[in-house]
Amino acid sequence: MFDVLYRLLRHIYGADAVTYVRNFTDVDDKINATALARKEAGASGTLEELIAERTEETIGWYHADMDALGALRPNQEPRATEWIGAMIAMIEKLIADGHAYEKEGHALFRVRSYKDYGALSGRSVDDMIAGARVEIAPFKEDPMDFVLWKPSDADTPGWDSPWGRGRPGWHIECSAMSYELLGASFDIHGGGNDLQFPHHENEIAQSKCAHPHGEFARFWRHNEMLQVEGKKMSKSLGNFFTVRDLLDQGVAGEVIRFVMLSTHYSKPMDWTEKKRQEAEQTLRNWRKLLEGAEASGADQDVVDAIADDLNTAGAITRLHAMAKEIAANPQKDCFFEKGVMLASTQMLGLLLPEMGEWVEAGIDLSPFADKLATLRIAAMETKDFSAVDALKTALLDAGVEVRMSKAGVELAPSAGFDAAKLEGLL
RNA sequence: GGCGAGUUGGCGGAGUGGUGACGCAGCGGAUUGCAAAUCCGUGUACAGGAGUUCGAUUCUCCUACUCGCCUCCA
Repeated sequence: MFDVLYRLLRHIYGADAVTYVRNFTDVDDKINATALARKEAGASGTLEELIAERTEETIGWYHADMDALGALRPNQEPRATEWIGAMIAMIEKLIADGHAYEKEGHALFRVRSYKDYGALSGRSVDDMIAGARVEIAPFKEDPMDFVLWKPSDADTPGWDSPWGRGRPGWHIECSAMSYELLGASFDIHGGGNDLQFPHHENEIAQSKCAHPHGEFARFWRHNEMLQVEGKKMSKSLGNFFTVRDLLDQGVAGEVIRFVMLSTHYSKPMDWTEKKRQEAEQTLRNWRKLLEGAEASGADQDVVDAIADDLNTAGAITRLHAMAKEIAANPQKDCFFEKGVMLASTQMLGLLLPEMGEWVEAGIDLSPFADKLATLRIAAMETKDFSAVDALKTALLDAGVEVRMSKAGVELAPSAGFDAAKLEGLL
């Protein structure tokens, strides 16, 4: 979703006019735990080095997945550990201005000092306290106050600060890094709706209090969560999987992207096998239809749909209509129309040349087509079609689309194509 | 318990205060050796209730259900 937004903004304002920043949180308990486990297992290097190593690995995986999905890289990808100084400076300013306080080695944000706290997520501090079910840390002045800085023990990475050796709380990194890289005001902040509260709420409070004249993020977009076959993804249900798992199963990144874009980002997206198949078939059809086309200018209706709060499903509808128009004129080459459609799909990050290998069968089907044609010609004479039908059935079973007409035999891989099943058919 | 989001035809999924999107599947027909693909035709869905309105799927309120967040961590 955010990749489509990025592509849209680049399309409208020009590639140079858009700055896209996405941070990596490498002050992270899971990374720390892995690094610590490796150290205890005898890995060489300091804990800090092992953490950096683990971070590198994680980022590498992440990049590989995002690349496979056809997502453009952001202009900058700052890491929390590289901006600790900026975070400390911001916390100091917050304390100096009375928006935060130190207590028992922690620095805490004073939520009551920011009057609009809760505005983004539509909550009020009083309501939240009223409904709270959880124990409150004793050193908090107010139950909703959150940690800016917390102490580290010997097994946890830490940095020296005015409040002792410790590490930043989760929220401060985004405020500090966005200020350093984008300034006190920037246009759009995105994220999953699971982050809206408390993370984004806290970011706003910190940033607005530290930089009262800035606007922080002018617009917020939150995307809904993913589901699987109608259920939420969870390890206990056994339906937890990652983009990497899908890719490893042979689901193309382009197919994953299509499924994601077929639902509006603000609604829960349900990943199902059926959607995967439909997406695969649609993309195959489009790729075939636009074979040899050269991308020109994107269709205005498609751009308008995307610009209308990223109505990607609406854009896809328009693409279906374009495909239909082109297909309805088989006698024309529709060079112009194909170019427009191709450019339009590419606005969505689909049908990019580098994402198309998956539609290739990986095997030359023409020997099968020849054999089927030969059998068929013979069968036309004898009126005994059993051999033809047997081969046809086997091909269909292997996921090959079989088209026989007066003009000849045509084979094409379709959804569920399985080259292994073709063995022994010749 | 608090807060938020969602509920559209068989399935998926847009959208709109008033002429039944779109995709897939289905059904009928053309075509085909049979199919497939293609083409033509075909479907009165907007969770329930109340209200506002000349008119609501679209606005308001209530109810039900689903999901998320509300502790650590990110």
